[in-house]
Amino acid sequence: MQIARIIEISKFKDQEVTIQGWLYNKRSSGKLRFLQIRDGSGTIQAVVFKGDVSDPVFQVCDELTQESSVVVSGIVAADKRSSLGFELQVRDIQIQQIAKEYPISPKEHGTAFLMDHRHLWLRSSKQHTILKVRHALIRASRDFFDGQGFTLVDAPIFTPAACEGTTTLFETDYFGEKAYLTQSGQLYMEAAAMAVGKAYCFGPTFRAEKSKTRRHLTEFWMIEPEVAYMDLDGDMDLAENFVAFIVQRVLESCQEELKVLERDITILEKIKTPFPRISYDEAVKIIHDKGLEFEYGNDFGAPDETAISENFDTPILVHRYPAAIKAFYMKKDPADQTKALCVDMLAPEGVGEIIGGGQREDDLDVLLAGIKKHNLPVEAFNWYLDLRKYGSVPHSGFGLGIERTVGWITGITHVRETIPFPRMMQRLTP
RNA sequence: UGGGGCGUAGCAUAGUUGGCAAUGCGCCUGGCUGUUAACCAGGAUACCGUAGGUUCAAGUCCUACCGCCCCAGCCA
Repeated sequence: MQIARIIEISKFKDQEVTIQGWLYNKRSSGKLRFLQIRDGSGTIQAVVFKGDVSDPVFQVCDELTQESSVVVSGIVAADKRSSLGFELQVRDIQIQQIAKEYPISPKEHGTAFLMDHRHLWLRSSKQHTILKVRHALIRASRDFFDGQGFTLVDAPIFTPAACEGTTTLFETDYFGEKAYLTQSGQLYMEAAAMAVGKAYCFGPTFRAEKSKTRRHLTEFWMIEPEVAYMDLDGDMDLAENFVAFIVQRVLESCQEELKVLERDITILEKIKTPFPRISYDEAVKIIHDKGLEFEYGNDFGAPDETAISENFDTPILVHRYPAAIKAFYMKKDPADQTKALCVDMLAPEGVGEIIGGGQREDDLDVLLAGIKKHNLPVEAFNWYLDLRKYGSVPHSGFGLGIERTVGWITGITHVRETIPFPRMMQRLTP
């Protein structure tokens, strides 16, 4: 007997197959039993007619509880009444395990309850669909960089000091010394770029900020490319090509998923390069023209980002922020020393920042002065300064937050649903 | 860390001027040969977030505490 996955059930029309899965829901009608079986690839209705199976097999249907694991064999039959187009005419059922009373019923629940049962909630169609899109997006990201000659270089998780010094870090005891969980792989990618030319990393990053918004996690995943001999313009080219590529790939490979998530894909279909590029000064003008209160020189808040991005229906690149509000490693604009050669990508629909990056300071003395100005411990950055002693070159890169990007593409407004097991200020379990 | 909101059965909620704690889902029992979050009949299930207080009487009023949600700051 062939074992079939539901996603490719059409290949087995009129054949007898076995489905290995779980009971999602069931209904009954006299001598008929309707079992909704899911196997992780899809859901199919298995129809059990009393005349087609032995009495014990028919009785088993009434013992099955929600999420019981079952192996069901039957004939794959085309049926117009099925949303899948096919249903299974059951011949045999084997119980793997009868589930205890399942906490998540197919009705409404609150987010807190569902998050407490995140390990089970992942089985529900919407959540498992989001995971599929996340996977597609990660695979597209790797394909993009791999296809352009980048080398994947893994960055460490334990780090001796802050990368940026501005944000709060998680501190750990490292054999009697202090170590911190990384907040970015960037500094290590700069070293990697000097070794391989084009490097990227993909891994978890940690921020101990006490943020409780729908855009924040304490543990999130970033993909961070870094390229030697690339300036800010090249960085913006790379960023927009990358984002356009992954959106296109998700549109192609996740049509069903986006339908389940009820995502309006016409918005995503409009995404084409080049993206609008506006300077910080121009962005401030947009905010002021809309009558919002904003002090020139500050960083943008969430409402400011929304105001800027709602003028456009694709992501936009905002460049050259005031150097004073940016990290020490940002190179200053030769045309205006008060500005940094940095760029943020703001996604439309009020999603906000999904990319932050820019051109790095490549001059040893300027960088050293920056470290001191930010009151960072110079010793911890000696290895990083070496990169400016031994064949320093202009170089640029950026970091893209996976969860925010998945949220934007799927239309899920809270990042806690775009990562399998979110870590937030108020949540460490499951 | 500020501003706002919410804690009642396994889940989602209602609960009026303080007076026997209710409804839907899920669960259990039974019925139906085409159900689509099926339907019909019956049944079980509550330390009303915690601790005090006011009162003849508190889910309801008062005080403190705990937990959660939303928004903001910080950021990807």
